[in-house]
Amino acid sequence: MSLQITPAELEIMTVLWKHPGIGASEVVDALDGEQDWSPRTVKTLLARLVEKGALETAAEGRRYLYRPLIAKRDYQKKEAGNLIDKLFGGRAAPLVAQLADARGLTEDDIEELEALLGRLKQ
Amino acid sequence: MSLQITPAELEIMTVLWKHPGIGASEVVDALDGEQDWSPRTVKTLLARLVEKGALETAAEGRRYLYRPLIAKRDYQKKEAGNLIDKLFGGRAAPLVAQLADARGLTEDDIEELEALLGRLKQ
DNA sequence: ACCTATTGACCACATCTGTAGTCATCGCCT
DNA sequence: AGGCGATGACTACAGATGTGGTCAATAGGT
Repeated sequence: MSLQITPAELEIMTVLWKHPGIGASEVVDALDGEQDWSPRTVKTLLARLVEKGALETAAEGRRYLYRPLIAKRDYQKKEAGNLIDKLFGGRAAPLVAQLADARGLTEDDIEELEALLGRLKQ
Repeated sequence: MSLQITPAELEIMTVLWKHPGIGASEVVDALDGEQDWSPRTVKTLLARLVEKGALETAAEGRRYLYRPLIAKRDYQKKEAGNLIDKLFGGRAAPLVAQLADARGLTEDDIEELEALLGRLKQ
């Protein structure tokens, strides 16, 4: 079950992960400023996501409310794993090193990571 | 300059990052076992990468030698940044947390990361 | 009760991707 | 010297993707 979500579709998913159970026009509104898509385009993407099983619909009167069927967490996990396998030889450390280099981790990031590593060590 | 590299093309780039300056048939050989592509397919992907400016060619007698024009490191950086921006709200720490959860960091990973964090702290 | 705006269903279409075939050429082996 | 096999140029084509249009039903305001 590959559940291939394209970049454009991911925008939609992101909105729905944040506000599950909204209708098409609210998605359009939430996207305003982010993406400049016609409502038609958003509708098509929603339909494709439903077709792919990434969203479910619940009829509410004359319209549908959309809700994600895949957890953001699971998708993040999958994508992070993909990236590591494809580009970093399956090792996590080089990725983090790249990140540090690319965008500079903040103090908070570093602290958070240290705490995380501390927990992992047990 | 987005330089969009598709998954199939990335396989080719990976080979050429490892062995820069080889010809098409060596790429085919290197891919053997990894991907089961006809030599035609590999040739097409090489041509597309040249067209995109991701590879350069140097004539060697009757054939071309291919060499990456974009550094693996730069590409890794870009992709890692993309992933973080698209899925992790621009923060690196949650990504690492995901990774730990998804595939379990090894002892070595953890040590490597700690060392990395140590260096970053100065 | 009617008109208008919203909504969903269906359709369109150019481009990108994955996968590969044909053809002409050129250099090497016999 | 001639044929063969490797190589590059060009072509093909189905499915995915981004982007959006048409049309009919319908619900809500006046």
